[in-house]
Amino acid sequence: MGKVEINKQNKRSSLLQTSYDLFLNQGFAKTTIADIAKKAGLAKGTFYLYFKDKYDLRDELVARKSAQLLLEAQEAMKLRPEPLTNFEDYLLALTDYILNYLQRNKLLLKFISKNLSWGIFKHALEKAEESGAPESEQFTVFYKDYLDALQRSGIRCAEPELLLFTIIELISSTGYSCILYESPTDLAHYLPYLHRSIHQVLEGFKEG
Amino acid sequence: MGKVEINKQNKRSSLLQTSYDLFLNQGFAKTTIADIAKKAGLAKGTFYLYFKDKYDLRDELVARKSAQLLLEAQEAMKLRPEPLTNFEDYLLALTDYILNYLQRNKLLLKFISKNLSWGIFKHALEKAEESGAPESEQFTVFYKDYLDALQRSGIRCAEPELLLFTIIELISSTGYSCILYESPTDLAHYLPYLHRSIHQVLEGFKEG
Amino acid sequence: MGKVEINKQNKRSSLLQTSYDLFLNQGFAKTTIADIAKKAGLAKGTFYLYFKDKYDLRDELVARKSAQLLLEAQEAMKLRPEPLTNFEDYLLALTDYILNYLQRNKLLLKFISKNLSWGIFKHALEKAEESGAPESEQFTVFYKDYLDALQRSGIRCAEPELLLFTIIELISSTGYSCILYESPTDLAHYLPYLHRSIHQVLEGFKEG
Amino acid sequence: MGKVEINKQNKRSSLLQTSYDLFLNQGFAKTTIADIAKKAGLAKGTFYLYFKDKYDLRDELVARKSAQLLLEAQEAMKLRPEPLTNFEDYLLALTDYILNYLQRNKLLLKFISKNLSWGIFKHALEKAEESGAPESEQFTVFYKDYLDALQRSGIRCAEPELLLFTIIELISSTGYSCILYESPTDLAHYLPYLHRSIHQVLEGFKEG
DNA sequence: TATGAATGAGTTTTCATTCAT
DNA sequence: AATGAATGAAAACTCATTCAT
Repeated sequence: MGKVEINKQNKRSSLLQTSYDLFLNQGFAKTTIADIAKKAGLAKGTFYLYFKDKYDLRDELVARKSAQLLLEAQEAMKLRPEPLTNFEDYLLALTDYILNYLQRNKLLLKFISKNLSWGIFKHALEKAEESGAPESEQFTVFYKDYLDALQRSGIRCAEPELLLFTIIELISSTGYSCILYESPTDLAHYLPYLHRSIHQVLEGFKEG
Repeated sequence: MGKVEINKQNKRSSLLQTSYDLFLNQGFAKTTIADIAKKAGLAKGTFYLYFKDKYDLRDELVARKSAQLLLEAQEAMKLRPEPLTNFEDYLLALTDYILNYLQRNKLLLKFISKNLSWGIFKHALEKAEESGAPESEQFTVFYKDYLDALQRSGIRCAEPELLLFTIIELISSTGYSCILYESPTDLAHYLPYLHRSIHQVLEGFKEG
Repeated sequence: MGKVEINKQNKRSSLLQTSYDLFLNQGFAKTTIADIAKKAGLAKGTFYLYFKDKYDLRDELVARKSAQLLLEAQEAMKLRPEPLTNFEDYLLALTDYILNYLQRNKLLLKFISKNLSWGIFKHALEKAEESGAPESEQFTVFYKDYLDALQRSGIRCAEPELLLFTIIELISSTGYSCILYESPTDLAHYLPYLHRSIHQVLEGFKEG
Repeated sequence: MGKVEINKQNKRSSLLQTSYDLFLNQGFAKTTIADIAKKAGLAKGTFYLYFKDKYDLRDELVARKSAQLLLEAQEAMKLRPEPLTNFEDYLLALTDYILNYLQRNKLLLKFISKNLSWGIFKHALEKAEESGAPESEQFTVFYKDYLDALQRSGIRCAEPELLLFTIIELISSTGYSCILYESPTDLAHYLPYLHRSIHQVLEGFKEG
């Protein structure tokens, strides 16, 4: 990769990082391309060499940050002193990590809002694989680890993808309400019920 | 209610209906107040006599349409030839009705998208109660009927609101993905797993 | 016509007059809408209440000024001490008036350039008739007078419109070259040949 | 001419051909230098090694294509089975060839539109002669042949250039209106009158 | 109450041209 | 000679909101 190519990657990263900060702090709608370019130290026109428009940038960012969060949660599981051999424990710990993170990063939660969903991933995966972007790999790694954990636990489950899908949707949509609106209750009060629901959903997906 | 008052209500309704059509068909961002006023046959300035701004209008619409859908689903349950005495059957039939409706009204699904959530309701309820708007009542009626059905079934459940919350979030967020993105799979394939998950969640909320 | 309506007409006129000045003096391409609005003492957005864009404005202007010139030339014929009873004399005097005018207003010549043509008129006529704009009337008046002059002269001509078309095209396109480029020669040198050509064309259109 | 020199000529030709296609198909204003360079398979910066700017390129193109058309028309005359000894027949056949060509190539007509005029030729001739470009020669050949035809016919005419000028302006400006706008009538209807007018103009230029 | 003309800041987007490689 | 990333001025156009009528 030549000097020029490295330079381009740097600028692209710079635009992503900069816009992420701005989107979180002043909102997507209120952030202009001029803002982004200026803060990234680039000319306005340069923006358009890297992204089609603001929406293009946002979509990539949402997918990136979501995948990052999932992977980070999983890495945290691996670093625990006592490894989680029980699959349910693994799922619940993952849940707690994610919700805890979002509780501390409400702006992120608001930004990726309910976009932490399957459709976005699939779409982002396809796009990212073409351009060799890292978020593709991040999600792939996460998913592989998830399957590994499932297998190690000895649980038989015909549809592991649908299980994961169900749980992630459950976590993100209830988390959104409880954390940002404290409605119908706050996260602390809801968490036991969420744990129980995840447990039950898992049971429902088990076979044999 | 005098003639003048009726006239005002008509204009308000006209703005709501008109903007709903426009939001669905050309998207919220691409709909201008000029568009709405023009289509409603009113002057631009008149808009501001009824709503603070576009966002104000949108929030009311999302709450209205969501409450309407829930109530409509419930009314449909009542009109069934054989009444649903079993609470789980009631929940699943409600689910099917809602998803079926959203499947046929993808634009509505996209619009209320993931806004069919508790926080919005709570907020809208408070606002609507002040002004005596009907969507408040609609949701209240729905919720009362839901509690009735629960009680009639003899199920003991300490947190019926959290149960409803969990199930509605589950339905709407997975429905969104499956219907609009057919990801991770289409609704027809996912539905058995959703039914089973709802069954399990209900079990998890039962007491005693 | 109410106060408001008069006000609107004034603003429209102001934009037309202002833009005409700017187009002539700094060229069409170099004139921005901001320039026009500013000079007309209006806000930029106001421009768009009156014209679709710069091109819309230009087309109206070209048709207007062309029709004006033709009509003015004809009025000048009427004001002559000795009226032109001979049709050929009338045509040649008209020609001289127009070319003389364009010679003194090279910027106008450049602006309406070779647009002093039939297609533009027809199109402008249709548009103007709809909106009741004056340039429609101007050309109609001119054409009626032209037919009158032809009739009075006793000349029989089956296709007076094609005759006029041929002559106007001849005048405007050769005038353009001779006046602006002095190529193949200047207007003074070319004029006798133009006169003779018009004479000949007229002869060619005569019948019987 | 060395390999390098040939290579340069190829690139120049490529830019000319490419931009010609683009100007015709998407219009001059909507064609960017980036478009041209990309389609020619060259880098944007390379464009500037061959042309000053877009206008420079256009002017050369207009002169080239116009000269080409005239010469091609004349060559067609020469290839006829029975040669045109009568000068008027020659002129009318030339006219028909040109108009027929333009009728089938409306985009070309629109592009060179009313630029098929003397001023442009003169200017292009001077410029082309300096750089030894071929369009200079093309027009010179055409003009020489025109004079030959005139002489062979035995017609005495003091101003053959003004005659040619008058006829070409007449053809191109009326052709423009009739072909592109069908106004005041279509070409088929106008052609007899144009023929007659050319005949008359020729008569007017004859001497003695 | 209702109107709709006017505003003008704000935003996106384009593109000719430069220049380091 | 050739490249193409970067520039940033320039322009078009939008639209929520106001306010005189």
